[in-house]
Amino acid sequence: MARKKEYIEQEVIEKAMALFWRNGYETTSVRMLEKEMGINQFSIYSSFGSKQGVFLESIKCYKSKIKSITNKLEASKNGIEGIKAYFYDFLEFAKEDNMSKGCLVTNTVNELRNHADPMLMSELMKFANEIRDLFVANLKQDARKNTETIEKQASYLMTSILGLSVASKILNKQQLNDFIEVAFQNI
Amino acid sequence: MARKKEYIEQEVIEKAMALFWRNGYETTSVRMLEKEMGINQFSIYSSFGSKQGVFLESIKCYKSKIKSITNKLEASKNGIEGIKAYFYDFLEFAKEDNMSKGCLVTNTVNELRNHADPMLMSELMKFANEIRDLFVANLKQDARKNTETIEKQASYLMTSILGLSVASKILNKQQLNDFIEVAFQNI
DNA sequence: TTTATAACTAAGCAATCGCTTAGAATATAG
DNA sequence: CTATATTCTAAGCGATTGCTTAGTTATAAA
Repeated sequence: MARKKEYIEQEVIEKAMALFWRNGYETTSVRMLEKEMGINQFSIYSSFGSKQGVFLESIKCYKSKIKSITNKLEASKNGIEGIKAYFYDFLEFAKEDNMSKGCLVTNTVNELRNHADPMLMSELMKFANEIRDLFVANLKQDARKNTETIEKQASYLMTSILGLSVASKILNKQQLNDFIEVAFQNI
Repeated sequence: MARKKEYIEQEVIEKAMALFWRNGYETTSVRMLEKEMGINQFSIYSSFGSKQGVFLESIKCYKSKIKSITNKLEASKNGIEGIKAYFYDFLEFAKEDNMSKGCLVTNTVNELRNHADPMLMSELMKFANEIRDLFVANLKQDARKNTETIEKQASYLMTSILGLSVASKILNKQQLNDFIEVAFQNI
């Protein structure tokens, strides 16, 4: 009865996600999204409702993309070594043209503090907690660790991966490797 | 011969700095700066040239404000313990109303990546390197550490303090303390 | 007091922001 | 075919952005 969409939503969201990842949320305008996604503003708004709607879908897209390395962490059976591998995997994941874009979720948490809407913020926090849960699961593979130790070390690892996300944007490869090597001497 | 300024530049910059610290660079408009600084746009532009000029001065102001804790680190004589104290001092420094604003320099590096002007970016990097130098100086107080170890540990500490800056905005006090305790376990 | 100079107020500049809408184009059901 | 439904293009909405400027007010040297 009606005309067909000339684009696939999943495809254009991937392009939007890439742009947000490179640029950040605030500095990415709807005009820029138009060009990057290759569709008109009308289509953007009819498919996603708002700029924030595009971003929310971009975060979901990011989550599914990073699954390539979180799945590996989830399947890992050698305790802390699996987490260490995840740190290295993350550096590869965030890299583009010999520089790092950091973690999209971390970037966003850092950019939109107070003035982020609750729905977006809870989506970001959910992701962070999923990562933490993976850390905890891997730490538990070492039977010598008690609950208290695991909680402490999970907080340590969370803060460390946040640091790695920021540092990856300004430090060189050697320095980042040094960080990971020293960081896991503490565990 | 002429009229006198009705404000002190150092005073209004401190207010601007506080606003940038709370809000970030992009989301702080010149209208918001007007209200916070208590002076008209004309005065802002005649004193500081541009929004970016206000920000550049705000960064300098931040640096002088954080001197209260970097001076302590500089004077410290007990090696790694002094650095650990600096981590705790930083948490107190960044706190406001039972939540943390993080580090203004780290926030800014995270917000303005590519599209920051070189002058601003070099000012931010200069600060980061000054902190790193302080870490190196304190690490050298332990005669057992060789140059290679010191470089590695300095990279570790830099990434860790970046992580603490981000984490302070989303983790609770207990988790942050746990991070610091684990982070300095084996250094 | 006069006069030159600088700082004030407030209105307004072009550009861009996120978002909407009128009208043309395209698809399918009957 | 016609009728209906949906997507497209492109212009434009009011609001806000960083910044400027015309006109008034205050200061102090001559």
